[in-house]
Amino acid sequence: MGVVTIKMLAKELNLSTAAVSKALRDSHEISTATKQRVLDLAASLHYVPHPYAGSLREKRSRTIAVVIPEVADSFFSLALNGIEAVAIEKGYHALIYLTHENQEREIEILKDLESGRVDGVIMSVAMKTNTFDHIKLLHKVVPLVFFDRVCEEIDTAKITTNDYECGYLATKHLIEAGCKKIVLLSVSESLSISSKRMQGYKQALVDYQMDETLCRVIDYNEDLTRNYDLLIELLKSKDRPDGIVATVSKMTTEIYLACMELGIKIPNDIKVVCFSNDSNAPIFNPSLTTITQPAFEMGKLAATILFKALKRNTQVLSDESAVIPSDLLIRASTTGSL
Amino acid sequence: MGVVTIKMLAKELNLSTAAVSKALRDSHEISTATKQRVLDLAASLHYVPHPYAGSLREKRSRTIAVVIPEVADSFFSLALNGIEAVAIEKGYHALIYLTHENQEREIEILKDLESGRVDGVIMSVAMKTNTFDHIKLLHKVVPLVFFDRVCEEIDTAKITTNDYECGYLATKHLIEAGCKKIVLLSVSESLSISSKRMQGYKQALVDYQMDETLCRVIDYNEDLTRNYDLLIELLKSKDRPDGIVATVSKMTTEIYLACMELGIKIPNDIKVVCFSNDSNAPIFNPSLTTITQPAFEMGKLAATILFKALKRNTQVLSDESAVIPSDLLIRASTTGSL
DNA sequence: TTTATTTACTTAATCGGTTAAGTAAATAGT
DNA sequence: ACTATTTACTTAACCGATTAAGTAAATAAA
Repeated sequence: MGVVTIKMLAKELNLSTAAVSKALRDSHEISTATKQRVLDLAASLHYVPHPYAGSLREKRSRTIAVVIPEVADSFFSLALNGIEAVAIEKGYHALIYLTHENQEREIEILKDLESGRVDGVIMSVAMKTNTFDHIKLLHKVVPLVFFDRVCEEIDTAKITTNDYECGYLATKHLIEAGCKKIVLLSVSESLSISSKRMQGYKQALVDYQMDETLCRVIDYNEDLTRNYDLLIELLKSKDRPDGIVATVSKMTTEIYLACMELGIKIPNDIKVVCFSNDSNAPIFNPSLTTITQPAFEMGKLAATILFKALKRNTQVLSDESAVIPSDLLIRASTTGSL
Repeated sequence: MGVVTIKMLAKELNLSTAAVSKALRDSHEISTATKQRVLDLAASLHYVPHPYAGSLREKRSRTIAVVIPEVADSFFSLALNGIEAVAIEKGYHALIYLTHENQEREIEILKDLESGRVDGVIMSVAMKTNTFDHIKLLHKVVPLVFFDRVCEEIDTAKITTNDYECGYLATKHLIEAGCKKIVLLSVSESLSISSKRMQGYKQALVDYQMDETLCRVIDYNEDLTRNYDLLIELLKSKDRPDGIVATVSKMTTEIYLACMELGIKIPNDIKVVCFSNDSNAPIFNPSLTTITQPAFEMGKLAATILFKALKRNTQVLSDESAVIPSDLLIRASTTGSL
């Protein structure tokens, strides 16, 4: 144990630390012979400059923070890959923070990030977050880019997908497949993507003159077993829905399992479309129709915009926001007539 | 933009930085009145101590690195959750590094980690890694714990699962289900888990007196389309296997899709068992029999052992290694007789 | 030869925090 | 009343690296 420092190199070579530092950075102030001696020793002792020393002096850490609800979720893990790909290319490091959809945790994390630990932050807001002071405070101090789950009130770049259209499209797709009683499974009203998807859903119901007394929105929450019970109850009720739009992919397993348990056939008895990035959707029983978000691209773009601002040493501009459309991938869970 | 420093607080309050620092740490050398003034100002300016300043002086960063092949993989994302849960509890931060199964990338990452950036490293070796000098060099400088994909040659704690037994068990399960021609889809011979799983497979073939000319090991690689072609070829061949043991979960989709394409029925024509942590295995078509690893627990234990060593300020000891068994979860993809 | 410039370094300050050591003033002890 | 101790600070060194400013010696120019 024990890391090699510039001081050790200097001592070993009878030089000042300044000379060693300059030699390593190939300064013209150092003779070729000395440079070689320094380089040789640095290589043989496997010297790596201490990043925090440099960060302190240069007032930048070459590190960004990625604050996301969860990694065990295809959307976020793909987005993370996109972010990471750009970070690597720019020589940056990525600190990952998981909020687990919890506001208190998110507050703690963002408070910590006010310290100067990172040069910039890319985040996707937790489902349970309904106040935004902690984000505003961070935004005063560090460049910030939102992706997917944004905070509308904060003036910065936001990378989103066309949530309203997708809510509309998913619903329209079910209507065209013959569904009359369409339920939207939603989460957190405070979340912008949730409300946009819901607005799209509602507009589709209106545009296609659906009987809205038969359609409703059901709020999903964090308690998984309660959600399952909720689903079972929903599927047992006499005006059982014949179509489900699930706004988060996490719900998929439970919907399928609940239907299996009750002997309800997808797509014959009920049709299901989920917002999901699960690459296994094609091999589900039945294969699942999804609204699939451009996760990797969204992460990549969010990171690109952040790094552009870091390079210019400016604020992240809200007019750099972008909307990358999602795809409706039609599979067996919504095909065949009812 | 601009972070609040202790110097600003000191200036504002007409105190030395030392006094402010001590007040913030509730030192007895500072009067109650002064402490209150400092605390009030710190709160109102939202002061957060700069972590790198402290790290430099205390020679510890309260940060660990997690080096894994991929996040978009249930096993690793769950393990990461386990690691993160412990890190949070201990007040540590986690830097995530993705090797993307690439040795060069892994070498670069580990070299960087020799800098003192982190206090400890938890890693799972990349598939393509076949030399270990870079890991040995890191291990000289920083406490290291392996999980799942370990490097046998390095004397440190290793958290694994019972790979040999699982390879054996999966194969035995197929044999008992009536399979005669069992193929093992494997990756990277240099990886310890791979070879252990394969050894278990081979031993099961011997113990149950299978005709080994009908069974074989096929090497999967990084090129996904080539793998798909390989599978199609395998499934079209005249002595087509009637059982597949897939040692990595990534293969699942392709196996299912290839079978669909060729009209081969699982489990009637071929039975499939995969090493997988995908929570959607129960809703696959057909539901997938899996060997499921205790991912979260493995991550949690790896982190616990690392933090124990950090606390004691000692080496991580290899006798703290542990093996947490996986489960065979039997589902439809291996049931029914052939 | 004398001065100017270049070469090849060293010294010292800095980043933001912590802490050992120093100090003046107030309080306590005898 | 006089020393001893406590209180409540300040000064200065340090962590590891970078860099502006300083410096001695060698070389070039006048």
